[in-house]
Amino acid sequence: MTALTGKQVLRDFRTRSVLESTRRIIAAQGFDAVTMERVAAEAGITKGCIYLYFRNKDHLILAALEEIASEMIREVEGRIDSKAGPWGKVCQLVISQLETMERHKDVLRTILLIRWLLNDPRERKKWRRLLEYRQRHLKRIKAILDEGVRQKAFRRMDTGVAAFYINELAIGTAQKRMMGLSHAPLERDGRMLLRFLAPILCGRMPIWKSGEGK
Amino acid sequence: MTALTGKQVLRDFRTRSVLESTRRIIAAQGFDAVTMERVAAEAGITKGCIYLYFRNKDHLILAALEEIASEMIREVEGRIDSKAGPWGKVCQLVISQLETMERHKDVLRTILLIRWLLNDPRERKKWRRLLEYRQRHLKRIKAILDEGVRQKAFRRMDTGVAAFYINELAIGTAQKRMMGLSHAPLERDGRMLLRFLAPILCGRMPIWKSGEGK
Amino acid sequence: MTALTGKQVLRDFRTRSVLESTRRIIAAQGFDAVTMERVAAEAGITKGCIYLYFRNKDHLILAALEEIASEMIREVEGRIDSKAGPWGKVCQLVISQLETMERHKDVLRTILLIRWLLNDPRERKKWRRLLEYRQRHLKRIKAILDEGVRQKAFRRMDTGVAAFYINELAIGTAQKRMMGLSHAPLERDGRMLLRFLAPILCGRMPIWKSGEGK
Amino acid sequence: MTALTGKQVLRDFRTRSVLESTRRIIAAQGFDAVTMERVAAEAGITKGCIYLYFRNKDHLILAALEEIASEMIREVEGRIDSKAGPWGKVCQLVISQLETMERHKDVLRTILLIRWLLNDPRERKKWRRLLEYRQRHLKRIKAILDEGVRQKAFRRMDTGVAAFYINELAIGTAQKRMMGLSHAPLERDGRMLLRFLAPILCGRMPIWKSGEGK
DNA sequence: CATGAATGAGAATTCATTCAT
DNA sequence: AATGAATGAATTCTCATTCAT
Repeated sequence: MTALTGKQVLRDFRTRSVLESTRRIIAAQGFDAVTMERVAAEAGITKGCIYLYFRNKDHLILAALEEIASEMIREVEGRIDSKAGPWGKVCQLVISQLETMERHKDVLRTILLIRWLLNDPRERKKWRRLLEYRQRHLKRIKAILDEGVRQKAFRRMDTGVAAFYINELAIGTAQKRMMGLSHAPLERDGRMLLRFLAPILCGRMPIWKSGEGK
Repeated sequence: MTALTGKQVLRDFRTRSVLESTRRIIAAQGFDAVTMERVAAEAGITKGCIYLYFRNKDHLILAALEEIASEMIREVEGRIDSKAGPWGKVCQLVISQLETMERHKDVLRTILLIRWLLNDPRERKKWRRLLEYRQRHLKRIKAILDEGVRQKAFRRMDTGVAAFYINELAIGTAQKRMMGLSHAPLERDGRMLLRFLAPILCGRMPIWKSGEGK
Repeated sequence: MTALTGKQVLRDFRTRSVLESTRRIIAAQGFDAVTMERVAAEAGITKGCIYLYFRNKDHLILAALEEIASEMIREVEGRIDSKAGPWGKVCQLVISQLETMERHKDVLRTILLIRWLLNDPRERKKWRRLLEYRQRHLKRIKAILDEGVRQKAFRRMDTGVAAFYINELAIGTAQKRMMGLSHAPLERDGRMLLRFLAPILCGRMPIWKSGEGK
Repeated sequence: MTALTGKQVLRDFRTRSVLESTRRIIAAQGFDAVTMERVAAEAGITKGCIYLYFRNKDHLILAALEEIASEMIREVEGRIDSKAGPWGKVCQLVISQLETMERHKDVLRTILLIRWLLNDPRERKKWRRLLEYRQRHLKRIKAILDEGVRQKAFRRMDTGVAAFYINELAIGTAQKRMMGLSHAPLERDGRMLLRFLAPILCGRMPIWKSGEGK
């Protein structure tokens, strides 16, 4: 392991603290509230200083979004019990994705923003890298589905497409909640979503074991 | 029928042309590109003139969004054959929704933006009216599902929730295409979505009649 | 007497109604609220039409101010009983001036504005004509004072200067009231002013007859 | 005494120079000529920079007005010889007030503007603080009058009201001069005003000592 | 005569970015 | 490395004035 020089430590510290400030602002007041001024203030430094660590605002935002995205993936992955069966894994994944988005507003906001940004063809290149996180997440879902199909726990299907749909439904549900359009407890929304998915994946109602979809 | 005076005609023409300019900008470059200056230029008039037809930017945006939303609903509804069976209606609805969003970028962008706007609690009241279009659309889907359940074409289910999921999946699919993540023809994406939905709604693969989901 | 043609009648009617609207706005909300739009709306016509009767906004304002000023003078003069003694006339004049300014906010506002306008040397020429009303008013006061001096009711003094001071004090008093800095009834403020003036003019406390300074 | 850092010095310098620019514009062309653009140009900086020192235009104006008002009070107070008698103090006060207003056009303009602003009930709260300067000035005059009454140099009177009148007359006189309606030297106008006041305050012509009202 | 649509010249304010210290 | 003063371009909105109809 390489010892970090003082410079690197500082660099790291500043970078982190600026990114955290950015995320805090996004979570609290949305993207429009992110100004260099505010980020700096929140990080306890000055505007000019940010530019020592980020080329410009776009780069800062990109970095923040990447951090948020990767964190979400890490968090969701970490909640999947590798010893569970395929359906159990699907349940854990959906639930933990919902919970993560519920807990960290900036995560959901970011997912939506990323989509938004990618819809503008002129800007697409700039933000393309963010897609990788999405792809990684979709692959993870697909892997679970593939495993289920292999084990005959799930019916045969185009698992890539199904993974996409599952992700969409999870995000849609979280969004509905954020818009204040669902007053049910998160757990209930999660269970309804899983019940909706079950016949598609399993071809029948799965046997619910404790801890699966609560 | 009342003959319109020249004044009313002009008023109408301007209002329309400003709204169209707005929509064109939204479709081409997204919402952040909408400035009064640009809208005016696009409409071939001057900034000040816009204010003769819209109180301020918020009103302009709101009017544009409402127009887009109502247009989508009208267009989708118009494509549903009232004589078709429930599953046929679902197919028509999903397909025509996909097509509409594909054809009018501003429609999809608007749907996303509306969600975006509604995510900011401080602004929610301002844009709340836009939700009504969404609600109306969801009700329409629900009505079809209810009819299907009554006719035993569909299995019993929470039709309100199912309507929500169907809508989410349609939007998600359109969005994937807009992001350039699907290179399949629209028709194919539509069919895959319907095939995904079929087991849930019908409990089995439906018999596909010609013209239903192509 | 010349019969007025229809045109002249219309011209007169429009001019009056526009001026009245202007005054109403001044009285209600002050000068900053005077926009051509508002004046037109208040007069029941359109912006463009105003320009048929007034070259531009300055001319409109000037005309309105003149009307207001002349009206005040007429009103104040009308209240002076030509058979009263000099001190009685001073009392009537001061009181009726206070009352007029109290009743018509636009009058006082106008007096202040006129002063304001005349303080800007570049604009002075434009508004100079308004001074004539002031001068006429001062002359009237001076005439009363001169009469009093001739009749030995008042001590000898520079009546021109005294007239100026009396006018200043009346305006200052009205202004204090408008600023909400005096909660006494108007009559009381008037009497105090007169009591302040008495020793200067009369060299002693005058004998107050009924109806003089109330 | 604390040494100021370079930053504080600059901050102070800019604040001053912006305020001075504002005052210069007020003095030269009146309040309507005060635009952020013009102030900035006058101060040799850019619009945006002003906002580093003043939250917005209202704050800038308020600060300028306060500065002007307090400066006038300071200047007038400083000219009163505490060893002079009551009448002498009145003379000094009136004369130095006239001189100050004569020298600094913006002072007189400000006094008038303050009145103007306070006449609009909707804006009154915003500018109320400015009244305190006026009140302080009136109190000063009243104190002198009270002292004179106590010493039997002045006759008994409502000194609060008298203070108000004296102030009004001083302002009125200064204004007359600013409007170009008096061609006499300032000193002469001052003396006439004092002669007008004398019988009221003293009940007789005071003995003029050298240096009192010249 | 009268309209009222349209203009265009500002006005206030915000903010990403730069740069001398 | 860090500052934070300064910039300047952009943006929303207002209003007196003009002019074709």
